[in-house]
Parts: sequence; C-alpha cells; structure tokens
Amino acid sequence: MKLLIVEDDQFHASFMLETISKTLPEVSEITCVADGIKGVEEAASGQYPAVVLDLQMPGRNGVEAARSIWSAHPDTRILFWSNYADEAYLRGITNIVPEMSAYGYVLKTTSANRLGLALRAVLVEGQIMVDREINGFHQRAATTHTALSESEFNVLVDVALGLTDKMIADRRAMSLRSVQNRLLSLYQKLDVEDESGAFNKRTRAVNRAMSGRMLNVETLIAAERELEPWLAKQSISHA
Amino acid sequence: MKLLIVEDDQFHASFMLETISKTLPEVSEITCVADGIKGVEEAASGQYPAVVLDLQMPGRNGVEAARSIWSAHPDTRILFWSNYADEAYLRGITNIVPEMSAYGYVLKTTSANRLGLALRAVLVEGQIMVDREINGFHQRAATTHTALSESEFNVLVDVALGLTDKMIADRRAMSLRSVQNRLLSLYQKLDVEDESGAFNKRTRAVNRAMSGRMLNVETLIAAERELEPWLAKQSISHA
DNA sequence: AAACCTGTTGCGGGTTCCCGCATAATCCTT
DNA sequence: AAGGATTATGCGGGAACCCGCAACAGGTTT
Repeated sequence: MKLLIVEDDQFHASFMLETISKTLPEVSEITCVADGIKGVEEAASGQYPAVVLDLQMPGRNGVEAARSIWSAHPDTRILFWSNYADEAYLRGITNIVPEMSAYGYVLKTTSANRLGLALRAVLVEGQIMVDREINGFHQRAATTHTALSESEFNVLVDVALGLTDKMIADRRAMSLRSVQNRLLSLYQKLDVEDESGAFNKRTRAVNRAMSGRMLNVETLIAAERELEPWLAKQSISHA
Repeated sequence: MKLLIVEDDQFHASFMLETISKTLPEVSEITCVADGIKGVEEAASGQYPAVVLDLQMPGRNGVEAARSIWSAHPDTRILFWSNYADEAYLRGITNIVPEMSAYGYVLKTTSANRLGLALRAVLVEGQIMVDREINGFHQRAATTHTALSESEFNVLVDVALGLTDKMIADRRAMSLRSVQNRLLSLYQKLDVEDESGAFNKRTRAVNRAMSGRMLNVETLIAAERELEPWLAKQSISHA
C-alpha cells in the first residue's frame, strides 16, 4: 500500500514517518510533501489509498485540500491531525466526507500508541475515528446549550463574514425574518445575553463562537472564497 | 548562564534544546517546561536571565506568560517563537516589553542557522530581533493602508469583543462620536468598503482584521479577561 | 384526527449604527 | 506666532438591527 503524508512541520513529519513504518508494515512506500497544494497534486495521481493530512498549513487549508482530494478520488482514506481540538475543523470535515470513505481526526499531542491505533483503524480498516477531546466540544455544547444546527451554522458563518441580514437572506434563500430567527437562536445557544446593554449581539456572537472554538479563521477564509463568486454574480444581476 | 525553555511540543522542545547546546556554549544549565503556567512559576525564582517562550500554548498564552515574567523580573531576555507570523502577537509583545530588556520573535519554520543567530543576538547580546516575515506585515500594511494606531487598535479590540459604541466610549474615555470616528478610519485602513450594501461594516472590519492576522483569538481571549473586572465595576456603579 | 413541535414569513416599533456637516481643541511645521 | 493638519465632540437623519406578536406549513406524537 502506498501512503502520502502532507505536513509542513519537518519534526512532526519525521515522527509520523517513523510511527507509520513501525506500526503499519503493510505500507510499502511513503511519500512526504510539505504543503497542501503539493499534496493535492500528488494525490491527483490516484496512487494513494491512504493520506495523512495536517490541518494547519500555509497556503491551502487542510480541509480544502481534503475536498480536492476527495472530489477526484472519493474512496481515499484520510487521517487528519491537528494542533488544536477545534470544532470548526470537524464540522468542515464531516460536511465534505464522501459516503464510501473513512476519516480520522487526532491531535498532535496524542501518544504514539494512540496515533498508531488511529492509523490502523482509519487507513487500514476504514473506520471513522475522532479524538475524544474534540467530541468533548460537542458534549460540552450539549450541556450548556444545544449544539448548532446546520442552518444556524451557515448563518453564523455569513454573519462572521460581515454580511448584512438581507444579503444572508438572499444567499441562503430565506426571508429576512427567518435569518433573524436563526440569529435569535444563535444568541441563545452562544450565551449572548445583554441585560446591561453593553454588547452588540451580532459581533458578540461572532466573538463567542470564535473563542469557544466553534469557528476559526481558516474556516472563514475558506468561506470567503466561496462567497466571492456569488457576490460577483449578485453585482452583475443588480447592474 | 541558566536558561528556561517553555514549549508544549516535545519535538520542537528537543530541537530547541539541541540547537542551544550546539550554538550557545555559555549556557550552563537548561530547564524545560511544557506550559505557560509552569513557565511563570519556574521563572519566578529569578534564576533565569534568558527564556525561550512558545507563543501557542494551552492554558496561559505566551504573551501573558511574558507579562508575568517581566513584571517580576523586567531584565529577563525572552525569545518568542511561533508557528505563525501574526501581527497581533508582535503588537502584544511590544506593548509590554520593559525598557531594560530584550526580546526576539522568530518563526518555527526558520532554519537552524537563523535560529542560532537569533538565540545569540537576543539572549546573549541583548539585541532586539524580529523575523523578517513578521515585519513584512507592517510594510504590506503601510503600502495599501497605513498601519493601525494605538487607539485605533484598542477600538478594534473592543469592537471585536462585541462591545457597543457607547460602552467603548465609556471604557476608553472618549465621546461616542470619537469612537465612531476611529471606526471610520478603521474601515478605511482595513479596506472595508461597501458600495453594494452587502456588508455590515462592523462585523466585516473584525473579519478583515482577523483574516489579515492583525488580530487573533488569543488576543481576544486575553482582552476579554481584562474587560471583565471593568464590566463588573460598571454594573455596580450603575445599580 | 387532534395536539404539538419546529421552522418560515410578515408587520411594526424601539434601538443602535453609520456618517455628513459643523465647530473646537491639539499638535506639528515653518 | 501663524498656519495647517489631525483629532475630538455635538447634532441629526437614514439605514440596519433586534425582537415581540401573530399567522401558517410540515412533520411527529398520542
């Protein structure tokens, strides 16, 4: 089996290389590249049933690289590993993972044992495996306030991009009032209350989402790229 | 000379250890701890004229750890190293560095040679040294739009925290209109223009600042902690 | 079938934001 | 010291936001 590692940090890359050669004897050949763009190019050859992908990389985001890889080869098994337990990444991944594939999400702080376990489970056995700490976010969310629904999250992203209520309504094809309803429930779930009148709920909500690691800068930059063509189309049809 | 390393990633820590022992023979003893809180405790003994500090750490932020260390021992020389070229960190550091001290900011992606150079320049010679890539932000900022002033940055942070114009005015002791003037110039400098009416300038500005790496989540979390006591005081005096 | 829950849409009004216009105050230059 | 540039402050109005009230549709429970 051939395997591809996409990792920009040389120390982590060599550690991963070593762990794989120790725990996965069925891997016959390992290729190692240092950024997302090269990773997508290399994976385009279709030779790699298994990929290990760093989430934090300069240039193309790990989630975006995965999207490209999967759109060409939807059966590729991908193990993501990350410095952070960030709900936004997990949400981004679960949104794009194909039916026929498998993925895993482990933290760089996990032990070599657990990393080896995840490598085998995901890349060889085709299981889905997510580090306990990341799922912890979901559960913590469930205790204080329920987790965000799909459409709530979309609105949250649009708000964080700086869009107007009206624009969000156009983009997501709902009425203005519905957008504001989604915002209402977002404010509840993100614990944005303002009895003292000190806060602007809109920006406060974005702040809470980002410091609570439900949203991160990479996700926003990716969302911005999706927004741009739509925005351009809008300004044409309006002219 | 005794030296302290504060770094949560074991691979980077061992690389740093190795580089130091190779390039700084005058270091007689190296201590290595894995998070900011332990780092501050260890440095409190006052035995360390030189500290190497990772900026991204769970628990206490690197900038905050530096603040604690410097408030007890203002002559400590600190070399920060970071995964990211993030203007927000540099601004945070230059805001708290004491007159009598020295600091440096290098990226984890720099070569061992340049790292060794920075180690010697900062920790032994007491120079100030900032990686070229980080200063690049300043210059890029200067070309398209002038760099942010102190008071503009403060207002930006408050806006990103989700505060109301009125609250910002109270907190920063200016009039409401002045806050809005700061916002106006922020919108200009952050390239927030809205001829098509698609954007909410306030949230858009926060977005631009964060995706342009002039502001980051750690900075906001730290700012939130500073805000809380003030907020509490406000609600008392209002009651 | 009736009750219920969740999500959508419209209306209306109070609040905040955004900013042009106008006037001091402050700082820097020459 | 005079002039110019930046910054601070007030006023007022149009736009956007926040949200209670109310009606309605589709799916689920009893």
